[in-house]
Amino acid sequence: MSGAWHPGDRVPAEHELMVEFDCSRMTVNRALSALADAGFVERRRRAGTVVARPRRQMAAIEIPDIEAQVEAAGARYRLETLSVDRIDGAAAPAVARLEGAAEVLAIVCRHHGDGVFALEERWINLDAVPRAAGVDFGRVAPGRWLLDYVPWTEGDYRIAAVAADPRLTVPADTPCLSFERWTSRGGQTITYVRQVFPGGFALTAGGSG
Amino acid sequence: MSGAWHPGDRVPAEHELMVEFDCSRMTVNRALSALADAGFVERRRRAGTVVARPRRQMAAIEIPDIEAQVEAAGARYRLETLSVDRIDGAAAPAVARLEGAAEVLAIVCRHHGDGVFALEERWINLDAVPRAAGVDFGRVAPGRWLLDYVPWTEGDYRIAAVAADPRLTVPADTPCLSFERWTSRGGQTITYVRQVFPGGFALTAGGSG
DNA sequence: TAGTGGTCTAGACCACAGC
DNA sequence: CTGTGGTCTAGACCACTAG
Repeated sequence: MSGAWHPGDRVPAEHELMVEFDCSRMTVNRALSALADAGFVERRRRAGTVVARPRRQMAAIEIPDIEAQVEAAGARYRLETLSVDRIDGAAAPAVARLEGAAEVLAIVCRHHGDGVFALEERWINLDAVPRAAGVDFGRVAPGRWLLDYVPWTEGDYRIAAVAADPRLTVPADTPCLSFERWTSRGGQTITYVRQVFPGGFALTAGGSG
Repeated sequence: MSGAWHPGDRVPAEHELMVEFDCSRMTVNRALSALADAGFVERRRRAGTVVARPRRQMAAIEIPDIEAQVEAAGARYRLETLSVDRIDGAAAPAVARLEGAAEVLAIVCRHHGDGVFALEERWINLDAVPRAAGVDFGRVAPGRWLLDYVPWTEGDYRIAAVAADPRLTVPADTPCLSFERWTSRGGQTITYVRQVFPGGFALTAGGSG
């Protein structure tokens, strides 16, 4: 972190650090493995450990659900559900990647804080989450419900700037942030959501390189 | 990952798993610690290990530099540097958080791929990176140079949608993605950058919850 | 083929926090 | 007080790969 070691520099071998720090090889290995996981060094058998050449920037972002975002901004949250429909999987838009699903729940809602905070269009795979059919999404936001009740293992995200959607009731020339997310578990898509935020929001993140 | 264990469920203690899987406690501990680091379980002394209640969505995003993005899209990259100025730290915009710096390098450039890809405004703290004063930023993009030569330990990011900047030479009503980044090491701000992309770009990410 | 990291073991002592 | 996880040790065998 001080920058004293430069990318490509050789890090002493485990047995040398073991002597230098008077500890066992297991302890050295755990430390170096942690550095390797964090991307600070690269390790290869026989070749040894070298300071990593940062090739890309990595960051861990934390995505609070919308209700938490609104409340963090000091406003009171209100959900307005525009429609909830049970449709055939083939009727879902292709972008949702839900072609294989027999039944899909299609939800459109608005999140309000101090004004309209976000528009959300969501498709839930009822084959993967049958319980969702019995939930009153007029009262609980789909994102919150899924977060609480449906574990997931893979997520894909896409962030882009788009023009305002008329359903946001903001001036048509307001630049908006589009946040898309595909959530799946074991290769099966659980839900696809597209959220549109007027103006944007902050993603706090950390990282190193 | 199968969802068979629900949030709050108790995970067997290390000595039980040791018997079940016929391995040493160290091995069990490493597995459970990895699961805890990944956020799948929570561990507390005496209380034991339980399946975590996902409270928020976390994702690790990978941010390639612009040159790599352009080339990944199949276009040829070209850098156009509009201005490079050595200024007083006090003259940098407050948002750059560079008030303490004696000297700052202010750079404005355009990244071209198939058309204008991005506009970049960057401020580099010359107190922290004196070598930057000798670099020809008309030939090498500041982001690429910094990535190669300046290690960093903390990064903050902000993503928002904004109107088009005239310097992007795209229609004024084109929604654009603004990507801001503060990079620091040991509490000292190294660089602040604001990049504006017409339309947006994809951030591929992974995560679990 | 020898040097390096990857991983496991059996045992130990300790810190912490429910009971 | 006691059950739990946190961490360390000394030693071992193995996998990979650069020279």
